[in-house]
Amino acid sequence: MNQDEHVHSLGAMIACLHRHNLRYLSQELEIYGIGGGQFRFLLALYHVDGIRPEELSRMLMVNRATATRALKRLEEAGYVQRAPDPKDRRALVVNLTEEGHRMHRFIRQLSQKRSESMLAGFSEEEKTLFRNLLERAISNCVRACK
Amino acid sequence: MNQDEHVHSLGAMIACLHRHNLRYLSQELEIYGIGGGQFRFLLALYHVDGIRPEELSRMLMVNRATATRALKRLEEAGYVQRAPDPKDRRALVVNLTEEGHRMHRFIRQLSQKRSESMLAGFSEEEKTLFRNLLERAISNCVRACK
DNA sequence: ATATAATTGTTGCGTATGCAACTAATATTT
DNA sequence: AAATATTAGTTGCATACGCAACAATTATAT
Repeated sequence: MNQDEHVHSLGAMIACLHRHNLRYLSQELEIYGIGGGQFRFLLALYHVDGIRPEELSRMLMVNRATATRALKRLEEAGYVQRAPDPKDRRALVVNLTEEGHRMHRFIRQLSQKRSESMLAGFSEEEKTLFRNLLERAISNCVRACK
Repeated sequence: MNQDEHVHSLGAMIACLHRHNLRYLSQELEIYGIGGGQFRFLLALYHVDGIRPEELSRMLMVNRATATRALKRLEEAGYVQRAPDPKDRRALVVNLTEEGHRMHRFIRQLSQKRSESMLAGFSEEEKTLFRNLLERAISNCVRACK
C-alpha cells in the first residue's frame, strides 16, 4: 500500500479530526467561559489535582507556555487556583476550585460524548484498537523527535 | 471500556499527533520558505492541479480563509500561481509553477517518510486499518456537525 | 429587467500552540 | 561560599486555523 495513492496524507486526516474536536469542545465550553484548548487540562486535573504546571505539561505533552496560558485562563474563569509551592518557590501547585470540582461530571460526560460521536459505528474491538494505534503512533513521534 | 479510565482523551492524543506532524513538516519545509501548514495544499495540487481554491478547501476540509492564506504564501514562495478564472470572474484557478512541479518528488517523499515514521512498527494490516478508522472517525465528525 | 440570493475570495479578529529569551529560584560544581 | 548549571514559569513573537463580515460576481426569483 503506497501512501502516494491517497489524496489525504495521514497528517491531513489527523489535522482534520483535531480541528473538528477543537471546534466541538469550544462550542460546548463557551457558556462556561473557557475555550476548547482548556478542556484537556481540566480533564487531567480530575486525575491529578494538586499537580505542578510543569508536570501537567509533560503529561499532556504540550509546551510549558501552553500550560501557563491554559491554567491562567482556567484560573480567571474560576475553575482552578494556582498557589506557590512552599517546598520549591520556583514552582506552582494547581488545584481545582469548588467550581472546578462541580464541573467534574460535565467534563467527563463531554469527553465521553465526544468519543462516542467520533467513534460511532466502531465495534468495541475497533475502539480499543484505534486507541492502541494512536498510542503507538504518538510513541513513534516522541521517539523520533527526541 | 470506559473513556473515563484513560488520562488522555482521544482528542488529546489526536492533538498531540497533529502538533508533532506540524512541527516535523515545518522543520523540513523551512529551507523552502514555506511552513508546515502549506504542505497538504501542495500535496493535493499534485493530484488536482488547475483547481479552484474553494474546491481545494472543501477537498482538504479546511476553511476558505485558510486556503486563501496557504495559497497566497505558496504563491509568494513561487510554487503556485493564481489566475482569475475566465469562466467565472469570482473564482481563481490555482496552478503549480515550474518550481512547484520540481518539488513533486520531494513532497511525496516527505509524505511517505512522515507516514513511515509515524507508523513504525505497524503491520501492513494495521496501517490499512488505522487509515480506515481515521476515515470513519472523520466521516462521523463531518456528519455530526452538518 | 430588476431585485434578491448564492457563491468566491479576502480580511480582521480571536484561539491554540510552539520556540526562544527572560527571571527567579534551586541544585551542582569548584 | 561562590560560580555555574538546571529548573519552573512567563512573555513576545510567529504560525495555523476558524468565524464572520465584506466586496465582487453570478444565479435565481419575481
